[in-house]
Amino acid sequence: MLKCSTFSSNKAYIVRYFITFAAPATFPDSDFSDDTQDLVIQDKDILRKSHHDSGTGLHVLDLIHRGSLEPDRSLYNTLFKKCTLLKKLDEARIVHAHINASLFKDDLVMQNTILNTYCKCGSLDDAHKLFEEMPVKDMVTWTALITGYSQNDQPLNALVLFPQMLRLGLKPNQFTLSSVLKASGTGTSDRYGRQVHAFCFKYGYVWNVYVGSSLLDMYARFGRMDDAWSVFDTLESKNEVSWNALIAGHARKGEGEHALKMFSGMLRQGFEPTHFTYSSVFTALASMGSLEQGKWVHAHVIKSGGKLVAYVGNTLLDMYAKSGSIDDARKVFNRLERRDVVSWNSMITGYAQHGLGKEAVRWFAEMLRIRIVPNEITFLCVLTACSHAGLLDEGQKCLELMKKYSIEPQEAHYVTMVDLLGRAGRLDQAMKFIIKMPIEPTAAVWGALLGACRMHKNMDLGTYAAERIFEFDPHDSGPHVLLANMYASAGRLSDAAKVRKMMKESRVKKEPACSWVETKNAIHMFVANDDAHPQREEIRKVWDEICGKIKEIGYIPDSSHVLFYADQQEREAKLQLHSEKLALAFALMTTPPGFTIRIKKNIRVCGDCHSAFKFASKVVVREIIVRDTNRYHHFRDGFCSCGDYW
DNA sequence: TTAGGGTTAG
Repeated sequence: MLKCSTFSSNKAYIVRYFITFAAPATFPDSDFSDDTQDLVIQDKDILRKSHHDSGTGLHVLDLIHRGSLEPDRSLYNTLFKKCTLLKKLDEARIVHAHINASLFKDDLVMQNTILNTYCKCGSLDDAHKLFEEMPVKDMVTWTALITGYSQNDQPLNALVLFPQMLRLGLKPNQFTLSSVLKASGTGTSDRYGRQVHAFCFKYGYVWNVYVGSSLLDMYARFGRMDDAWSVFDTLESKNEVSWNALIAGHARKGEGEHALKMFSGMLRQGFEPTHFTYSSVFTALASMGSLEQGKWVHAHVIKSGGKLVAYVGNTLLDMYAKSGSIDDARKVFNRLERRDVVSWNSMITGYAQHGLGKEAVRWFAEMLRIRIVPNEITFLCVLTACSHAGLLDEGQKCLELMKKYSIEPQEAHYVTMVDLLGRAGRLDQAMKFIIKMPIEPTAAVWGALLGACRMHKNMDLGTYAAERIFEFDPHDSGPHVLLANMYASAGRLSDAAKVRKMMKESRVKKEPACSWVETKNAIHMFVANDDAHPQREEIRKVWDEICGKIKEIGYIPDSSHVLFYADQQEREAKLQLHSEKLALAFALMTTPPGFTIRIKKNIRVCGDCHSAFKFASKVVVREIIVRDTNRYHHFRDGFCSCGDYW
């Protein structure tokens, strides 16, 4: 009873050749005894039982060819499942060749399965070739290919196929729409996605949890959290994915508190957080720099028995590093199940941001020693570390090393290199570097030079750099403030006034400075000259006391950091009301002695505050950690971890 | 037979 597929002799040869090549363990002829029926059943069982084995079980094709096994749909499906699971493209091709020589050659469902397998194995070329060859295609065929493109970083191809499918009169289902929405979440505009949203309405899928989650994720990726929320609220039922998409959206936007609130809401409603949830929540916490809340969520992971797998572990260590605890970050690193390039980059960045440049370079060397291949981000992290620590030689070597790894330096690498040279006082060298570099200098490159000129009080080059920046964007407040500061700190107050006038005339708005401080489980925000805080009198009194004490040990207020008041006395008074000083005073009032104070600022920490905090850390005998947009400052016993190099 | 969510820098 041989129910073997019909082969043409030529095709049989090809298939056998492939099988032998890929799966040499063929069965001897003597295995085909009289009790063939028993063998058939037995081998099918072996195939099914071995579903999770490392092999794909291709030897059964040999059995089919020899006639001892009857090919059926479920057998081929099992083989394709294994190919998908193990990402075995070559073996999927062999099974495909075998099917082409069988009765299933023109079977639409089988062809859809093959197409899907090619997509899952990452070969969109094979999938597209089969798609073109298929005489009949149904909605599943189109959906499988659209999904393939969407899942394999080719969203445009997916978006081109969708209208073609519609033009043929095929109606999309929830699978199609979810994939199209995923593809629509890329690019610069949500226009396509909004049109797909209309289709979801038309076909009645907006309430479907799969389509709805993709839809809200699409909006969240474009930062349209209100629209994302509207979709979330209208979902008939929610699941972990819907929650995760919304949490990730808030995390991406840097809206840490929203993300954390969502996480609490998810727990309250009885949903189990997944790896995706924790990754997003730690990303959110990292942006908040909130150590206490970070520890709370970490405890959740431990309690749920979650292992520190790639994404979760990396985001967790990044959270600790960004929240000011590099020691905890290192502990997490040591406990990671697998350390990849992101784990190493995060640690290097952590050390760089904490002013431990030499340590960052040491970790980079160790990473190379154990043959972890660095990527462009690694080099940027190392260059930043060198820049923050004044490690000029190491930085130059790092840039050279990029060639060895065939990584072309990008704008960010050049900016950091200019920053490194400039901070080290090599302003001429930095200028020569800009002229020689293979890309056109951008506003960011000139910005780095301007920052260095301000630091080293080089008015002429600084003015030149500022003029170049204004050519790119005359309304950018950053360079205006830097330029005015540069003039003010050199005593050229009339020039500083000219810049202020220019800003006013061009309607350049300076971003208001804000500081946040975390006390136990609450976060308090302060703005400069804060008059609205209910404890403003007490806060000012505390700062006045500290100010008096630090003046006794050498603090000299530097009012060049106050631009908008002409009168010297008024400038000095405003200087003492900077948001970070108010935040520090408040933290001292509300936290127990010895408690580390953690302050976050939305712009670069002011030079006078930096000086005041160094003295204050000695007077109040506290560790003060300030995280600004550039880096961390650990103030302890009169010194800052940045070594005044920031 | 076809579906959705997560990391490092600047």
